[in-house]
Amino acid sequence: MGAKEKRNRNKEEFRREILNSARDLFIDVGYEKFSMRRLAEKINYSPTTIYLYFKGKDDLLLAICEEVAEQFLTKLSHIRSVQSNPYEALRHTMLYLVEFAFDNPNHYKVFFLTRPDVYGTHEEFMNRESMARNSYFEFRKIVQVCIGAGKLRPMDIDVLTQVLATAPHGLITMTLYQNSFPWIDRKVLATTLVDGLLRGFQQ
Amino acid sequence: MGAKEKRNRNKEEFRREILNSARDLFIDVGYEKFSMRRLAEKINYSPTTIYLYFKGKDDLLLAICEEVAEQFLTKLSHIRSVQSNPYEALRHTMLYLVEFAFDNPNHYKVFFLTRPDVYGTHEEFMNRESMARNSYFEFRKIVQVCIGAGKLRPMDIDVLTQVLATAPHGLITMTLYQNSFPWIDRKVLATTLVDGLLRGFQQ
DNA sequence: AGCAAACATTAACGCAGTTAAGTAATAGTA
DNA sequence: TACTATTACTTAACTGCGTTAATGTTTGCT
Repeated sequence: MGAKEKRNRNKEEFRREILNSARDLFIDVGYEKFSMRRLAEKINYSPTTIYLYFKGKDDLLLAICEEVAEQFLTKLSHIRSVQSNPYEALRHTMLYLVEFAFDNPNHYKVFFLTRPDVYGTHEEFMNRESMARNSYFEFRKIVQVCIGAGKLRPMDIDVLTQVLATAPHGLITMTLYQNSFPWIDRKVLATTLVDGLLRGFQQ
Repeated sequence: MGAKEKRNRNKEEFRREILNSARDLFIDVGYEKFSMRRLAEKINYSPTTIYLYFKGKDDLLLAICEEVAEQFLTKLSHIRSVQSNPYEALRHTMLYLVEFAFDNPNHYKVFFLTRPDVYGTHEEFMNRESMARNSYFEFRKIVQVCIGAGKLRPMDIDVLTQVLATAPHGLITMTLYQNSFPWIDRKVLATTLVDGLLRGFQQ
């Protein structure tokens, strides 16, 4: 066994290698079929080795998700900085949310539909740094500006933010999971939803 | 073993008994912890016995879900028959969708978020009788009436139906799965969403 | 040379869904 | 009544999972 060069590699580096392979496998075989044992086989190590670098499966998946969540968050700020019209910024943000989910269905499933308690209690979630939390704040900021600019009705900022942020998820989860159903083109549904919803909250 | 009276029971009857126990266990321990082995223990039979009455776990869970889906569908027709105002009927239908999910979170998870292909292809879904399909038709009918009565904008009926039907699911899945997040009261979010959304499609 | 830390492995536990083979009791028939 | 086929159910086992404990092996340090 050529186990010599395996040693010449520091911890952080190897952790990243595992993470990369995990991401590939995850995207390749999907969330349902991803397993520690498969990953171990792919990287030619025993399953237990992974546990020297990650606390467990949840920890590993969360790491994968934080990766793409960072992408997501970056894009959100980008949209806000590019669009001078706050209403258009919000609209594009919502549309991007849907597009992002369609482009990363497996990440989406892990991120939103598994392990409900990885972020701890409400307080811990709000206080501890995380991509999920920061994304919410970013989204909220855009909504705030829209209300401030008189584009949307003045109302409780968190109620409106949560309504606008969650509604697209319905479209996503349904079209993602209900494959038997003859959905209309997802892009059409997305724009119809977003435009209709925002129209409903204009003043 | 008092295995005598076990014989004096016809097949259909026993199937129902298993189904009842399964439903209880399912509601009791939740989707994640439900297992064939646990169910077998609960009904004092070996796990393999269940396979004489159900094809497998999926089949069993689907049977449980069709049960409550029937409840759901009954309520939908009821709402439509009680409400003379079509707009109010639609509004109540959407609100009931959310309420139903909150009342039956485990059923909801199985029904909407697992096994995407139990209903086969698009064509099979549309042609074969199922509670899921019938519920969609029922929902669609209400939307149709609203458009016909001039309460909602005239537009593609399926696009509008799918948008109105899926949006609430976002609220549901998020509040159901993201327990770490400090959500506003779900009822408030639901009414805000439904009213805002419908307002956006009024003419 | 001896030792401790680092790295990786094998073996195993407990759980899951499911299948194959076997057993005991009943019903039907000659 | 004796033989047979069917029914109802069980035991044992297979594959796969996440994870832990114990063990071995290599490396660098003193």
